[in-house]
Amino acid sequence: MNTSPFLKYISKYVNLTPEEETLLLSKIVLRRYLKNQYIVQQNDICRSVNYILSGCTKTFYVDSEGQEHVVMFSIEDWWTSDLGSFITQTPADFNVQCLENTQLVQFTYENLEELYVEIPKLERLFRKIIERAFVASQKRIIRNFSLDAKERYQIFKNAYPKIDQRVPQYMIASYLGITKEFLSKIKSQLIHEQ
Amino acid sequence: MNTSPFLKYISKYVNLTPEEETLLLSKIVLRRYLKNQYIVQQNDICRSVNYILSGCTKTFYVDSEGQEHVVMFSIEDWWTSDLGSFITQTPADFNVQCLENTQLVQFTYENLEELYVEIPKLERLFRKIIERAFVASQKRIIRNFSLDAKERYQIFKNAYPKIDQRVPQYMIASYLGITKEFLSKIKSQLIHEQ
DNA sequence: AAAGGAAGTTAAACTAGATTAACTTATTTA
DNA sequence: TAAATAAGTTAATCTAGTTTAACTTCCTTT
Repeated sequence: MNTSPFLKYISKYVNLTPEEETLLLSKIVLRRYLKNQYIVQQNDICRSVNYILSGCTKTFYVDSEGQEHVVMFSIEDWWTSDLGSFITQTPADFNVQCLENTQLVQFTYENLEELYVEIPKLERLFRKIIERAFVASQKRIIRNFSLDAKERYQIFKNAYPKIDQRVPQYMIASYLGITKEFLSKIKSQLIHEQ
Repeated sequence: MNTSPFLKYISKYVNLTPEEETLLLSKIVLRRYLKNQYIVQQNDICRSVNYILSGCTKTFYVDSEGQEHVVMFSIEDWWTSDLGSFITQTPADFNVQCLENTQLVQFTYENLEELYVEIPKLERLFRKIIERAFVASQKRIIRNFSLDAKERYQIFKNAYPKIDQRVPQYMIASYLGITKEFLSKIKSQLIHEQ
């Protein structure tokens, strides 16, 4: 597996010396998962944060009625985990499942804690990554309240055209907080509108 | 204004030396705002992140129809800002307004950037704070999709009884993503249920 | 203490989106 | 390549929550 996209990604946030890069690479695990395999399971303790080299995952929650709710999709050049479970090392609220065969760079809890001490710059890296994720999450909350389902779908489609094409429609409906039937209706409206 | 609750808060995440503490205090601004004053205004660039010593704020978004949507409330011992605007120094999506007279510890963008270099431990502090905020935000998205309005209100009331008591009901309705009329109905149902 | 506005309540009419169910179209797998 | 199963569509019926509007209660401010 080729780690260069990962190192390139890191270099957008912090500049590592060659020694730091070597140390970093010595503490990651490269791992392949098959389509449908779980990276994290609800109620297990999440042991890793994962950078995606290739593939696609969904993070979802199964509620008390057994209904699935998609929290997010992740593709190449982004991260996936149950961060709440990872940082507190307590049972996960979410499942993370591969929607395609997926190659990951994994940081285990212990290795990442060590890396933060050995390469303090990584604190900055992850601070910045999570800042952006938090901002995106806040904006999503607002969109969910201030826009109707059709507008939300159009924004999703424009923001993540790759995901819209790769992921089954019923999962996108779940991500948008609507039923698959209603997303189907929206799509046919959008076609007939023009 | 008394900064000791602030230093106590910091010490829950990182241990600062007396010199570091002095440096930190030299780079913050203590500031008072009156009820109804704005700390951040939509479309302005957000210049500070703010720790609340006393008081209460709401963060809200005004949509294209002029409707207000409350993103969050903040009280003592928590933070307020438009983080998206702050980290990118671009126009704010949100307003932050005081609901009571409020005392703040302010970090300006320039001072915080300097502090990150001078006291790298602060990278860790803010990484951890934002990790928790991100996790809470993700959980809120899921609650908004998987629970009905009554359940969401009950969770809010239990999680933030202080805010429920201090903040006008129509703002809480907006935070929950419902109308003030419907929250009023929910409250009367809850009273008559027992 | 009165007046005027802000906040909260109630109820009837309405609507975005859910539910149910029957159907069609893809995609697996045997 | 057929059968089975998963994914997507359509339409009728239903409901959680909105809208509108009239009313009440609570704060301010004078």
